[in-house]
Amino acid sequence: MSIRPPTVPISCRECPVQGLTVCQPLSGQRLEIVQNFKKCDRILPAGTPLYRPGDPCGELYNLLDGWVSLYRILATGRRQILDFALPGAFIGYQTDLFGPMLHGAESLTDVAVCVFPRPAFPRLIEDHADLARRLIWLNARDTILAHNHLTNIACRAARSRVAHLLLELCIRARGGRPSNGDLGTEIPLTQHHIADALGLTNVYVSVTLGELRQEGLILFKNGRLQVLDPDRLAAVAGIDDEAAFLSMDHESDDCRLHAVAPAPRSQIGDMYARNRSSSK
Amino acid sequence: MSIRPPTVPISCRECPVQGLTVCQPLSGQRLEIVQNFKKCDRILPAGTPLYRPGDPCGELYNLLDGWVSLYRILATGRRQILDFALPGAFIGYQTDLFGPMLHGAESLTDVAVCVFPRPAFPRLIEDHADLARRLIWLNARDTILAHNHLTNIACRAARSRVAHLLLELCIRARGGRPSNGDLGTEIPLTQHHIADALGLTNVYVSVTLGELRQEGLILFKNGRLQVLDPDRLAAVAGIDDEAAFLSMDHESDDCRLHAVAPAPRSQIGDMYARNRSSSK
DNA sequence: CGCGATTTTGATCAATGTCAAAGGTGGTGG
DNA sequence: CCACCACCTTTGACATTGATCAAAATCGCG
Repeated sequence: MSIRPPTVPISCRECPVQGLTVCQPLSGQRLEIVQNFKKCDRILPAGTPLYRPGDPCGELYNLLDGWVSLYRILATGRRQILDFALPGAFIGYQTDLFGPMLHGAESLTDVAVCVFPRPAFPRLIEDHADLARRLIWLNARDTILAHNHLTNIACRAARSRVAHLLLELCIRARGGRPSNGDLGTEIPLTQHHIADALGLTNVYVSVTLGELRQEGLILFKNGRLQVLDPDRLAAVAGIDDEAAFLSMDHESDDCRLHAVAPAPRSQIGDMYARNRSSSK
Repeated sequence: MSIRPPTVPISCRECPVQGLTVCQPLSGQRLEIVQNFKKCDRILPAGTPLYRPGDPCGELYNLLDGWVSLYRILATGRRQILDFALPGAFIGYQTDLFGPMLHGAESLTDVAVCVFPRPAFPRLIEDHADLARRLIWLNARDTILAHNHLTNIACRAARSRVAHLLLELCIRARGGRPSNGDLGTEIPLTQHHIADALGLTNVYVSVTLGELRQEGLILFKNGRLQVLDPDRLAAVAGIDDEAAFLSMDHESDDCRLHAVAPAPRSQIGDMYARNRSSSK
C-alpha cells in the first residue's frame, strides 16, 4: 500500500532520474548515446538481488525507482549494509569492472532499473569525456558518503548514530523536494536494516528508536519517518559534518570553476525546514 | 632513525610512484603532460597539515614518499581517521573540487609530495581520457577502501579490528615487495592513530596490542610491525573480504576486458608469505 | 639527565550485546 | 471475512565489551 508501483520510462527522454545519474551531462540529441547503449529496463519486486557478493555480473544499473541496499556478508554471517541506493544511483561500478562483485545489491522495495551492458561500458566512458567526468563525480560522492557513514559509526553512540542516519536518509529521500505534509517521508527500512547499516543489533535499535519516540523527536513506523523536532534531532545526531551533507546536491559540478564560500555553519534544522515548509 | 629521508624526483621520468598514481597511464613523451602541469615538489616534516577540514585548498597532491593521514574532526573534538595515504596516493580530490575540504590531511612522517594546481586540474582530465580513466580507478578504489574500513569497524570486535587494520596496512605498505627479513614492516603510527582510525580509545588499543603480543602474533614497536604468525593473525582478523584485499593491486585495470574467476577462498596467510619469503 | 609524548596497568562503570518470550502487523488462503 | 503465519517490534534480565579516569612506567630525544 505504501509503495508506489515503479514505472518504466519509454525512452531516455522521459527518464525520471536523467538529471541525477551518469547520463546527466547528456541532453537533446545526445541522449541517443545512452538510449542506444542501454540494454533494457527491468522491474524487480522487493527483496530481489541484483547481484550477490562474489558474483560475476554482466550489467550496470541506473536505479530509476525504489530503494536498493548495498551490502557485504562476513564469514561470521554478519551483514554490513554499506549504503542505501536511492533513485538516480548508479549501481555496480567497481575498480575491477569485470571481476567478481565485492558487495551485493538487493532491492528493498519494488524497483525499476535501467540496465547497461557491463562489457561495453568502458568504451562508452572512453568515447564521451562528459560521461567520464560525471562518473568521477558520482564516484567521489560515494567516497564521501562512505566516509560519512564510517565517521558516524566510529564516533557516535547508538542514539546519535540512529538519529544521524535517519536525518541523512530523510534529506536524501526528499532529494530537495518538500515533505508532503505530516505524512512524513518514506524510508522503506526495517529496524533490522538500520541495525545492519549502523553496526548495532536490531533490539538495541528498537530501544533507541523507542527513546527517540518517547522524547517526541520522531515517529518511525511502517517505513515512514516523521521528524517531529528537526532541531533537537539534529542536536542528538551531533551534526557537524554538515558540509558533507550539503555537498551532496548535484549543483556542485567538479569540473566547472566556481568559488564557493566555506559552508556557513548553518543548522541542518534550517535545511530540513527549507525543504519541508515550502510545500507547493 | 627509522624514517628514510624523503627524496624529491628531478623529473617525472624518475618519479618513484609514477606507476601508482594518476600519472600511471603516461609514458615516454607523454610524461611531459604532467611534467609541465605540476607546480612543484615539496618536502614536509612529520606532523604538517597539507590542508585542514573546511579549508579552501588550491592544490592536489601526489604522495611521493611517507605517510599521510586523512581525517575529520567532529564537533565533540573527536578525530576520525578516514584513511592512511601511502606513497602513490592521490590526495585532495573531492566532488566539489573548489569547495572547502571535507576532510583534513596531515603528514605522519616526513613526506615528499608532488603538487598539482587545483584550478587547472579539470582541464587536464578533460583533455586526457586516460588520465580520467585512471582517476576513476583511483576513486573507485578509495570507495572500496572506505567500505572495507567501514565494515571492519562496524562488524568486528576490537581484537579483530586491530588485527585487520595491521594486516591491511602491512600488505599495503609493502606494495608487493617482500618484507626485509625480521625487521618487520614500517607502520609509522602511534597507538593513538590506530585508535582514531578504528573508533577505539588509545588505552584499549594498548590492551589489545598487548594481548596480541602475549599470544605471539605480532610485535609492534616504534612504528615497526612484525607479524610473527600471519595465519593466526588473519584468523583473528576474521578475514573474509579477501577479495577486497586482493583487488587492491594495480593490475586490474577497469577498462580492459579480462575474465577474472571469482577469487579463490585463499588464505591471506599465503598472500603474506608470498610477499615475505621471496626476499631476493 | 630530564622532559614530553607514548604506552602500560588497574579499578570502575556505562553502553550495548545476547537470549528469550510476548505482542503487533500485514498478507494470504480458505 | 476470518484465521493463520511469517516477520517485525517490543520488553526484560543478564553478560560483556570497551570507555573513563588516574597513575606509573617507558621511550625518544635534546
